[in-house]
Amino acid sequence: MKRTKIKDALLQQKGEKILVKGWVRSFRSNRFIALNDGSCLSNLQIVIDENPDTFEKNAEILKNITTAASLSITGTLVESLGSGQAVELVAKFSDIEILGLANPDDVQKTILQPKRHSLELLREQAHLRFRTNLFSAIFRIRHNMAYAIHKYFNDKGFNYLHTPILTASDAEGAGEMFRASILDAKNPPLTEDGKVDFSQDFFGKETNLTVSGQLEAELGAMSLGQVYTFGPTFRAENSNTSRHLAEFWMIEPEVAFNNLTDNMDLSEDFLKYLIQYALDNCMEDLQFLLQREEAEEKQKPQNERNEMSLIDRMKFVLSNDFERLTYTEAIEILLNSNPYKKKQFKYPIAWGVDLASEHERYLVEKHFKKPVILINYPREIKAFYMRNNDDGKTVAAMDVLFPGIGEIIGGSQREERMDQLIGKMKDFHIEPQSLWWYLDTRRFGTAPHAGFGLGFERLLMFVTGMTNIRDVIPFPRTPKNAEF
RNA sequence: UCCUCUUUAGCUCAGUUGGUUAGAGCACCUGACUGUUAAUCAGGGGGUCCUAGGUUCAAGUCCUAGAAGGGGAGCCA
Repeated sequence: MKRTKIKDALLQQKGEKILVKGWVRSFRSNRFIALNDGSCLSNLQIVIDENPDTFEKNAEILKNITTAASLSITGTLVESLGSGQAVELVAKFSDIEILGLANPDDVQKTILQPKRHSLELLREQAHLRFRTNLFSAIFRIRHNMAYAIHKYFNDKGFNYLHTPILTASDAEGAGEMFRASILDAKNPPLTEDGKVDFSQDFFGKETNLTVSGQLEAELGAMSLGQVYTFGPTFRAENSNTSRHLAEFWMIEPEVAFNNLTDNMDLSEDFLKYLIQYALDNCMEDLQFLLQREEAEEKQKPQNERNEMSLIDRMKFVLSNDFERLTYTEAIEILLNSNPYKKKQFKYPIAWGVDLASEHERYLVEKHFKKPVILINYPREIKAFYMRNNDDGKTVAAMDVLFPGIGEIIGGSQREERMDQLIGKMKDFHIEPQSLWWYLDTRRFGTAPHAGFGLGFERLLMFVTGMTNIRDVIPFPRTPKNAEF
C-alpha cells in the first residue's frame, strides 16, 4: 500500500484503509498515539483496538511505542469518539511496525521530551528542533516564502541569476568578509615584504565569500532586463544581535530602466505579495504561531505588549500604503518630536548623521505606525554605487523599515553615469581599475537601473512573529557558533 | 566590540546572614490504567551548584579572572 500523508489522511473519507508513517509525539493510556509526519502541523491520532489481555503477548511492541520513535501503521480511518480531532486511525498491534526506536532515557535528555522548552535550549539542539510544532511550522512557512519569491519574480518575467559565492572583488563595501583559502593556515607562503602570498592560493588572488550579489546582478540586468538573486550571503561582522547572522539569505532584484520610484513600487508590491501568500497558504501554521505569541504576550507587562496580533499586523501592512518620505523630512519630524524635545533620544539628530535604530523605531512604530520607506540619504553615509541626486548632497537610496524589525530592505537607483561613478569611487577610496568589469557596463550602452536587497530571515521574522533571527533559519551561524 | 543580566538535577527554577545530608514542579524509570488530548494515580532513581584561582574554621552563597547564553547598542539585510 502507498503511504498517505497525514495532511491528506485528515481530509480523507472515513472507512478507508490507509498506510501512514511518522514519529510519535505522545502515547497515552496504552492506547492513543499522536503521530506526526511533518506534512502539516496536526497529528493523526492512532487508536490501538485491542483488549488488555493481548498486552502481554505484545509487550515488546507496546514498550517500544515511545515519544520520538518512528512507526509505520495501516489502519482504518473512522470518526473520532474523542473531542480533540475529527478523525482517527484504528489499528491492531499486528498493523504497527516500529521503524526506529527511541530510548526514553536518552530522549529525556533532549528537547524531544514532551514539555515546553526555552528557545535558547531549542537552539542548542537545532538538529532536533524540527520535531517541535513551533519549528516545523516556521520551516514550512520558510519554504512557502522561498517558493513565493521565485513565483513572484517568475510571474513578472524576471530571470533568476546565480551570482558567485566565491568572489575576488573586495570593493563592495558591504562589510567584513570571510576569506576563502586553501593556503596552509599555519605557514602560509609569504611575499618578499612579509605579506601572505595569495598568488599561490587556489584562484591566484585573495578571495572571499560574497557579501552581496548586487554588482554581478547589475551586469545581468544590463542585458536580461530584470534579474534577481536569491542565495546565501556572508558577513564576518562581530554582530551579536537578534537581527544579524553571519550567514543569511538575501534576495536582490535588479531592473534595467527603473528609477527610484519604480524601485519603491517594486519593493512594496513584492513584500505585500509575500505576506498575502503566507496568509493564503500557511494559515494552520500561522494560527499556531498566533496562539503561541498570544501566550507569550500574556507574560509581559502591558506596555511591552504588541498593539496588534501577528495576523493583524500582516493584514495591516497589506491594507496600508507604505509611508514614503525623504531623509531630510525624517530629520525634520525627529527634531520636532516629543522624545527629542524631552531629550529621550540617546543619539544625536542632525542632517548628515545616519539615523540610529531608536530614531527609525520612533518613525515606524510611533509616528507613522506603518512601514516607512526613507529615500534620498546624504551621499557620504551610503555606498558608492548609489546615484547622485541633482542637489549635489544626496543619493537615490531607499530603506524600507518595518515595525519590530527595522531595516528589511535596502536599495537604490544605481549611478549609471561613468564620470559620476568614477568620482564616487575616488571619494570612497576604491581603485576604479579593481572594478573594471563593473565600469564596462557604463561604457557600453549604460542605462538607468535600480535594485534592492531583502533580508530573507528578516521577512520571516515578520511573517512568523519570531523575535530572534536565529529561530527562523535552520542552523544559525553567529560569532562563536557554527555547530551542526 | 560596548552596556547589562543570567549560569544549581534531563528541563524550568527556588536556595534566607557564609553553617548539618542542596530542594520543588515537569520529564525519566517501575507499577496501575480501554476514550486519552503535554492523560492520570502510587512509588523510585537522578547533582563537576559554568570554569580556574582566592578569602574563610567553613563557599551554591563573598572576591578576582575567564567562558557560554539572553536583552539592548553599533554595523547592516
